[in-house]
Amino acid sequence: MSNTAGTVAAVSTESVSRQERKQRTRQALLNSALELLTDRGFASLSLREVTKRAGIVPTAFYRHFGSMDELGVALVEESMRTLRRMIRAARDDVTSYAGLIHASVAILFEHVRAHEDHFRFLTRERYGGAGPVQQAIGAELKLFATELAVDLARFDYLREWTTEDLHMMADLIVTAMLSTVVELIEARPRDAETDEQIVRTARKRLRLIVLGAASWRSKP
Amino acid sequence: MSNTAGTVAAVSTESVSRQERKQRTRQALLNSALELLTDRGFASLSLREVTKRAGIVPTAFYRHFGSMDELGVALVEESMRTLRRMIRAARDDVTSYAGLIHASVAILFEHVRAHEDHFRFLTRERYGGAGPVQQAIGAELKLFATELAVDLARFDYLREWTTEDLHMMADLIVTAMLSTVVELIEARPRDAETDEQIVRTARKRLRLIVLGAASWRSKP
DNA sequence: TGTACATCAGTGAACGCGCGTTCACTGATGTAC
DNA sequence: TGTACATCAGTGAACGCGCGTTCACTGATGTAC
Repeated sequence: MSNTAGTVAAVSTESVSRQERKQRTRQALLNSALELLTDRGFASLSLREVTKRAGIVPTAFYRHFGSMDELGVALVEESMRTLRRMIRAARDDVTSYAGLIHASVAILFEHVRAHEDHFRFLTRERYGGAGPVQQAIGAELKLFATELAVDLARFDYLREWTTEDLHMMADLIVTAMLSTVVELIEARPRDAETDEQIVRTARKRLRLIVLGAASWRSKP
Repeated sequence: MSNTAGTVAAVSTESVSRQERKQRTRQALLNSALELLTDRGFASLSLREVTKRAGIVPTAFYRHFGSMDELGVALVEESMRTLRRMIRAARDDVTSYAGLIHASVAILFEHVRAHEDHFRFLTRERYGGAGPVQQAIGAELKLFATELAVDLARFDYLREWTTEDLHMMADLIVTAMLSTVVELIEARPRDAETDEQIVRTARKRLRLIVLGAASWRSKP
């Protein structure tokens, strides 16, 4: 088991400011927590475990966070930054109808594989209870679905949809995408073939939704 | 806070067999765990908490389960029995195309409201990590999606779909339904209006999927 | 540039607590005769 | 039906352990003059 990635870098010859050192320790705490979260849920992490892995003494934890819940919320923020970077990439890349689904799924795939820890954290903790972490994830994802609804409204054939219907479609897309994320993360065995299968299913799901939208007529 | 529902019934005049008494204590343990799970995740429950609430001493726990994980798997089985009862009700009730979506969503709504604890447990723990509980839920839900795919194959216009595409559609339906379950359970405020809104969205989601399926042509 | 003092991230001892698990036990229920 | 013994769900004391949190501290970094 690797135990080094999360620890504070060994003292090198370079001299850094106190502020910079503090920032590094904080990041080491976040990374240590993410590493421990590979096999377990956030609620089962202990403050002592996390500090041990980060290479500091338990009491020093309080120089960075008031509680484990506060660290959890910081993890949500960090993970959502990754997710937003993905959305931005998708928005910049996708300009026309044609290939929209292929491109979106490809970008999802790349970003999930590049930041599995963040996506694992978000999808695992999303429904895990009623704590501050779940609240934070729920609030961010809701915001995110709303943004997607606004994006959808720009498409010609969705122009006359009601806000409610746009939200409904956006939620369905977010839900479908998140279940693809879960499949990618839990994929067993992890080979190109399995990946291809998951990606193909993801595209099909989106195609089914888009086809449904094309023949949609809102009921009064 | 109610603390009685999970406890073993006070000794009444009726005389019951040793076997029957044991069964009741076992059920009290399961009920106590479900009650504690209202606000928290399974991983955060302790054996001592559960036995305390059930009205027995911690060591007596081992007369019923080898570990908390074993109790968790028993909870999955109990909850899946509830879910299967719902599916059976839906199958018996729905015989034709017309009103299929309305009827299905109505049955979902009734069953979720009647057994919130079981549905809360399943949806919350589903993605909670890699423990025996998640394994058990994952396996059961996969089985369930496969059954639904078989059901779908009976519909005329889906007759010529590939197995892969039927599975894709079944997964999408299960995912959409489970996210409706989460919405019903987390609904705030809990009034008729909110319920109606959730149910209406659930129907729309299904309608979108069914419309998509109607214009689906599998790519080679 | 040199000195005196302030700041503060990280240390280490100590605390009381709830945890899972062991063990020998009790006493009501069940069974054999 | 009555007696002697077996079964076993539940008890209660005890254990060692990791937990979150407190506190006074150290010593390197930063700042004022």
